[in-house]
Amino acid sequence: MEDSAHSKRSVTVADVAKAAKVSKATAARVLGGYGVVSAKITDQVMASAAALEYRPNELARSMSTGRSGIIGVVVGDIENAFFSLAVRGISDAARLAGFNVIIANSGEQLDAEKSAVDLLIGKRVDGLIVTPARCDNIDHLRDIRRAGVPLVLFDRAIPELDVDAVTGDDQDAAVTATRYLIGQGHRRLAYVSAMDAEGGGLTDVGRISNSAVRERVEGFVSVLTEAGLPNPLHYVRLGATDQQQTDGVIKRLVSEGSSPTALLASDSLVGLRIFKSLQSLGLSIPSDVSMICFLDADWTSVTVPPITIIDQRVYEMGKLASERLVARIERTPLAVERLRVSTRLVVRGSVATIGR
Amino acid sequence: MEDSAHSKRSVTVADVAKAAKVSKATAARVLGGYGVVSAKITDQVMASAAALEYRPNELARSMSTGRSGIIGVVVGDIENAFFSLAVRGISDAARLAGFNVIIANSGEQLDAEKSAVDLLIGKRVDGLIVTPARCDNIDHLRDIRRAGVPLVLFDRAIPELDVDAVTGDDQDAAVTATRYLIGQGHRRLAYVSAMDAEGGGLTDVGRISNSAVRERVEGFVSVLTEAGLPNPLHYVRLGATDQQQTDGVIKRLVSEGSSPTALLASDSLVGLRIFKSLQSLGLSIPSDVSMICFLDADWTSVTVPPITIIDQRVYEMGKLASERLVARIERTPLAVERLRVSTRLVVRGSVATIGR
DNA sequence: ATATGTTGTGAGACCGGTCTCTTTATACAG
DNA sequence: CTGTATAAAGAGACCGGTCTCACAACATAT
Repeated sequence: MEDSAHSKRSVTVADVAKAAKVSKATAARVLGGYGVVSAKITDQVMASAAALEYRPNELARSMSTGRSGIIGVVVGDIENAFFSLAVRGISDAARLAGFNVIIANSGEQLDAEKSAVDLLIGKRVDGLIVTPARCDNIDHLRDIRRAGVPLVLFDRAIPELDVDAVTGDDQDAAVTATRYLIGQGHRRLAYVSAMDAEGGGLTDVGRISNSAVRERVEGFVSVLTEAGLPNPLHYVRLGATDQQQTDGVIKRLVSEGSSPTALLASDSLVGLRIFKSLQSLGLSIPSDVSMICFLDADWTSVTVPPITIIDQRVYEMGKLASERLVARIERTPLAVERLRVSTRLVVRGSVATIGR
Repeated sequence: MEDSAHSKRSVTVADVAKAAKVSKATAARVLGGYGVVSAKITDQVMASAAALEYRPNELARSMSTGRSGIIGVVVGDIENAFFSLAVRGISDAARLAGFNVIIANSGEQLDAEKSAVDLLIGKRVDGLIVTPARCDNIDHLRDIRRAGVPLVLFDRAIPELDVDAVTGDDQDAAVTATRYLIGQGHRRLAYVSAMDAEGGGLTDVGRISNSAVRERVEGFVSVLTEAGLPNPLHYVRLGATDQQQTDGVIKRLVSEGSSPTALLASDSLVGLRIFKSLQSLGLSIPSDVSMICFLDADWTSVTVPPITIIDQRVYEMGKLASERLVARIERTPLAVERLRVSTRLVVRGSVATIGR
């Protein structure tokens, strides 16, 4: 079974050149597809290259050209359907433009995000798409720009940072969903998110460090306020980070005196956990509690009842981010733009009509 | 807003060396963390590096060391929960060993897989994890070994190829599930997969080009045969590639004279489609049709009834593949091994007991 | 016939690191 | 006080491409 494997030195242009009896420069022209070479010599070189099984070393190529053809993507969690769909959109658009994609996971941890960014810049990616875990610690993002690497923020914008961003229309989505719930007669609504809770209750919306969540909460709160409903902030609950935490959050909510009749889940993972919590508490949807969930995750369409969701069109968001980044890589003097992908409410069966 | 951005040339060891008034070699020793340098000089260099915001160029580093610190992963479809979970396992283990991961999507297309492999080898990855779309066209996989790049196959093994592989224990899983169904009194069972159907009916199990699917079908068929049930191959249905195709497959199955009382779904995507098909046909689970689904996807636990599944422990599979690859990268003379991750049946509520 | 232009090829610098080899400085033994 | 071992720093080749520049051969213009 002695394959001719071993870790033999790989074939270089110089090897091909020698075999084809031409100079390294000429072989490089043929193999790199640049400059001018006669047809005869081209054939000669190609033949030798094929015979030797030449494979260009992209590393070396990148080093001299200064372009790697790679886009770096830093996401919160690939396992989350939101991100895997986004990554798909990003990759598809990137490939179409001739770029490849390196994905790094931050786990929504700031330090992991920082080191991922460092690493990707070290690899000399041509550009970066980052989902910033927090909006209040952005030195490393400033560094990216300082290093001259094009950057597009994804899902979350940072006003202080003058940089392209592609986000959902989060505030509008929350407003639409909340108005819908109120329109269905609900008066006590709660918003539940997986954001880390900084010591229990939320006192100041402005302190939410994730802009997407903040905007949604702002939208939620504004509608409640506009409808004259009391104490909206009280009904914003963070910290639904895993099933156990979520169980706690939901149990606390429903055991309160004026327990909410409808829940708004900040993402599909939280939504799933809430669904399970309600199930284990023996509460049925929508007769006991109504719910709306962000993201059209696959599970939302097969539950009983199917879940009313906010379709974020994540694939489009990813595609857009990629296209924007490529544009900035290829013709750099470009005005900073903040793109918002509009969302829509998909009414299914998880919201009850109350009162009438 | 004039950031000091521009696309300025990046800071190199030579720049740092000049600033610290030492030789390039010395600065490189400090910055690269190798060789011996006095404490005083080290401080000097570090200070200059910090002042100039030096970032090592990993490309250059890889070129001289011959190691990139990157593992390439070619998967069928990142959007598929199976792969996103696997990628998570792979990344986690890789990071632990000091490697990073580039992910490429093949979309289960052979030519996309080939070009992804080419690209990754070109980038001089230290090793590759590939989920081969087909087991009958493997020249490009041979090329990988020829190029001296360590390779681990994932999810699907290729007997002809003498190379490490990490797979689930597919045959055993199928046997277990099928026996369970028979034990529950089912006599007419069908296996449904998303594999491309090559012209309708399946005539020869050996011709299935995906080893994981083939093994499952083999397990399925062997149990039916052993139980003395007639014409097992008739009940293997391929081509459930999207919702519409699946609707067709299911409709055909249930409208047959001896329609199956239980379905085995080859993966969670197919399972979801089958679930929806049955729903739209007005058939209820498990009273009209029972089903078992491969992979513990999130949707399977929130349906009514919850779906009985085969837990493939995909995260472990990914982790194992990564660890195996790293081992092979770091100490190359290693016997070829084929690792199987055992599965287990998780009984929920989607299988009815018949007869008695 | 010489000047000018065009086309194809070769020589070698360069990208930014690593790493070997050589040189210089310092310590300790004889 | 000289000799040798040892530690620290410098010089420069090298990885495998790209790309500028020089040059040769031949065609066309004057």
